[in-house]
Amino acid sequence: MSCSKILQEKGYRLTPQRIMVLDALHSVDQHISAEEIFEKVRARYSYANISTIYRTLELLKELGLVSEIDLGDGRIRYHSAEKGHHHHLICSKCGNVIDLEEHILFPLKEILLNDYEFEADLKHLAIFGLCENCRNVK
Amino acid sequence: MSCSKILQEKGYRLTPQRIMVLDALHSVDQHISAEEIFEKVRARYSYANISTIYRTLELLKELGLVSEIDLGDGRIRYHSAEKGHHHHLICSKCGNVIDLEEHILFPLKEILLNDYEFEADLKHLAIFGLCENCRNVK
DNA sequence: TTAAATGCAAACGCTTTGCAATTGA
DNA sequence: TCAATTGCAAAGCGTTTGCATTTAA
Repeated sequence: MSCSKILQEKGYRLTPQRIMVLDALHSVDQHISAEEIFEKVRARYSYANISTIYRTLELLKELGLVSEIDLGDGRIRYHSAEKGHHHHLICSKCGNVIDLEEHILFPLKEILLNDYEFEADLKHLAIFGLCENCRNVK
Repeated sequence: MSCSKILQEKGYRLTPQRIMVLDALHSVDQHISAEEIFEKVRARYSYANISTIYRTLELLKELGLVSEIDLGDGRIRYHSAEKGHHHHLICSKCGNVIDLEEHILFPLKEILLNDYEFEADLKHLAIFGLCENCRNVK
């Protein structure tokens, strides 16, 4: 079911601003920051306001329609839940981001559940380190 | 070798402020925020200034003497490198932090190195999710 | 019609920076 | 002595909030 439908079913209003935030989220494959969403929305509707963007993202987060990730640059990034989970290897030196398939972390998830009774929310994990290039340059 | 010695050897001045920041870092077992370090330092020297704390932490980070972790509450926390590595399971609901032994992530580190040529810096990883209590309450 | 949502402006919390004064080596 | 370091104040940045106005249902 579409995000718009879910919002309406839960009794939230489907405002143009919310639609445009959802469009922005769906228009990219990677994660996108609030500021970037704001730019995309503002290109279509110049009166757009960043606090509405944040409030919409907060709502979508509560409903589980988007997930957050911190790529270490001091701003939160967002990703439509519909697009599935994946993880990121972030090079501390060059900033390059390598996507990691979800299943890589399944064994870890198992261990945490069995040994620690901890249900890890491994939707979009960020792992920092050195990428192939930067390891060799070093 | 002690942090103080390392600072001096590298040609950095061993100021009272830097000594007090190191003391603060060594006085706790867990991670500590810049603000908390500031409070500890200020208790000893009331003219202490938070920008000096940040500048000292920046320096210690560059020298690899402290590592950072983001526990998801919007502030960076610091930990003396001397105290070794460990990881954290953070409950998204109650905020409880469970320490995780370092070796749990060795297999993952291996895979990332072999399959992705990525040298993961798994010093202090933060994994979010639900702790035992909160899973059951839900 | 009316509670929910928005726009605006201001505040917030953590962190960084410019600059003059101080100080460790 | 003198470059490195500090203190101070102010700014920077991403994010949140209070409140009057607008609007989807």
